[in-house]
Amino acid sequence: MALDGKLADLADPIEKDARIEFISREDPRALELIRHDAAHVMAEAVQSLWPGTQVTIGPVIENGFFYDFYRNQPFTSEDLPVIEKKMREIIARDKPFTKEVWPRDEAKRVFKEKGETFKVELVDAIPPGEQLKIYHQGDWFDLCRGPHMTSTGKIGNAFRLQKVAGAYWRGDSNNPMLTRIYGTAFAKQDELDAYLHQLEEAEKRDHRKLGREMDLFHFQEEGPGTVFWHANGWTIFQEIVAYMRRRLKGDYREVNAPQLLDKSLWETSGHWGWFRENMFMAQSAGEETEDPRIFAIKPMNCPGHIQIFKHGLRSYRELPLRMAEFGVVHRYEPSGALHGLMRVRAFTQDDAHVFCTEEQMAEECLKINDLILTTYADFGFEGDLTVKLSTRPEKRVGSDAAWDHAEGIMHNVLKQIAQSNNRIKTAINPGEGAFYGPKFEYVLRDAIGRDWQCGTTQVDFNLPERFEAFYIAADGSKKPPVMIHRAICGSMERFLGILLENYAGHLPLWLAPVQAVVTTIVSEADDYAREVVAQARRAGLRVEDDLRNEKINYKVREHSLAKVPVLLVVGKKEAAERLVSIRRLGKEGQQVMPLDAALKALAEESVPPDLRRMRQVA
RNA sequence: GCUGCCGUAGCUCAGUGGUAGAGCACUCCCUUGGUAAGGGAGAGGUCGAAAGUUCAAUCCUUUCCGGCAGCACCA
Repeated sequence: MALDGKLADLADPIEKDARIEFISREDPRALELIRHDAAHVMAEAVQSLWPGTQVTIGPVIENGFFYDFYRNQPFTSEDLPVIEKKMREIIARDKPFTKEVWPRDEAKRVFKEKGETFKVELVDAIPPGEQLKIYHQGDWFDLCRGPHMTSTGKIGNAFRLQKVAGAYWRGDSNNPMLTRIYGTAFAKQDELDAYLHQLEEAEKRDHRKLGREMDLFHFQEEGPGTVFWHANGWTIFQEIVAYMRRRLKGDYREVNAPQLLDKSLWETSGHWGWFRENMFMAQSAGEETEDPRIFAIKPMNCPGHIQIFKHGLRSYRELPLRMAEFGVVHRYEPSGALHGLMRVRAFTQDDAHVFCTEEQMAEECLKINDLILTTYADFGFEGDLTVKLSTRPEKRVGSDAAWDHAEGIMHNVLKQIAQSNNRIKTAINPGEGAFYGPKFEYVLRDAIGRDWQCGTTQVDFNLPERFEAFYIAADGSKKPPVMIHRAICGSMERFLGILLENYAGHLPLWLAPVQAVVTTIVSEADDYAREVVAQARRAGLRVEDDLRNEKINYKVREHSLAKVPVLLVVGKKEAAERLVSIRRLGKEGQQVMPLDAALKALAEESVPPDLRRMRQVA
């Protein structure tokens, strides 16, 4: 049941006036209970199968539940069916869930006797004054804040254990590793089936799989976390960069700073102190050179940009000075963090640093905000967007006063951003800022509801001072500029991966590496097909031919699997009348059109959204 | 980095303590076929690396490298 909208046990006493609702299994709110109950039953199953296993915590999560166990020998996926079978037995017994409130000492004593040391720790962690609730299901019991349904039988059979994985006790890598078992449960079997089906669909759009199928990129052992871009993938990459360059035109000046810089420069910036663990360094490899200098491979572009800013005297008249670079940075990411294009050790940032005065700062942040929003829309992200303000972390440089000031301005800007557009949600991330300043993080939502952090705007009062960068103010004094670090896509590699998954490989024409393939039904049409290719290229389209001696079915299948958006099929008829048969990816059937008209339409369709917009204005 | 699992042909995967197999892809031949796999032949692997156990290791053990899932991390 629910009291004043809050879930409670059916057996709970009602101590004051409250709005009472009885929640059936079918109620969406019951899902949480079903999953939580299932977690408890799983814990009982595990302990009855392997006595001596300690239970720790087992919460409900977004799509299911997990329970963390401590056992000398971790579980394997082969144990899952065994546990599931036991769970079905426990559910069939249909024992009631009953609650008791225990005194703290009693609880500690019982758990200590059972050898449940983790539970003892949990008891200690419960704030004094809060009740210690113990839930029983038959002979088995567990410390739990509840609530639960009335009996184990209510869980039903629509559940599935999914995977086992390691997880640290209390999420701290210094603590012992536990074994976590993930599962999910639903009220009805068809809901479970639908969820499992959705997981399969998500797997199909995994960018690593699409990268192979579309011949975009690969990885190999010698370069862990670094991308080999194939021609197709690099075409998309360059198309995205070209888009960003067009968007920067006028406002920004693009630069390029060195890949290797002396270690001393990174000591000045603070990177060598804080983030050396994540940096690569380089030295002359020749044994004869006797050059001992140590260089760091840049993990960020900002120190380089500051050097460019510092080169020569800057006037307040030059501000805001917006310096952009599509810089390649290297970061030594932990091996377990690497994941396709999403987390790599070398990547390209669409980076920029805005050097400005304090007064200009808020306006610059809003201007960047605008650039980010329009860019995401152009790349087809039309769902919700969250802007998070991350505040001072523990590892940081600069005075508290400077942080107070910067965070104050950022809070204000955040308010304005929230009011500017109703698609935007805002949030605060305490302690998540960069070591040199607070930041905004832009989180976009893709076509299947996953969130990705891409863009970021970071205000920095510290680095310019560390490097003694200044400008001459109107009154003739030297002043350090405020520096705003910003990226729109963030990592281009990652952004491309997100795009691929968002579109499930079905890229819009302007981004597709091969926009069309011209293919023949009979070899008599080869000459005409070659002419179609030549004309299409003249119209600015990325087109390939496929004159292989294969059946049209075979060729259609192959190019469809490679996600080519448009197939231009020509046979005897088309060759005779200067026509093309157009087949679109993912659609059945085709449209026969005169060649000229078809190319004109495709050329029009392949215009990038920003250029299209400009044309409409003109 | 941690825990678990995995590493066999370009891809997907089978298999064995006595030195390897399938499908697709590739090459050649036949086929000219109207919108998601036409037929045949051929070529292709020091079974991730090193050490150990053994008469014998792709298979068992150890270490290392890489991948996958989760955790931790993500300036």
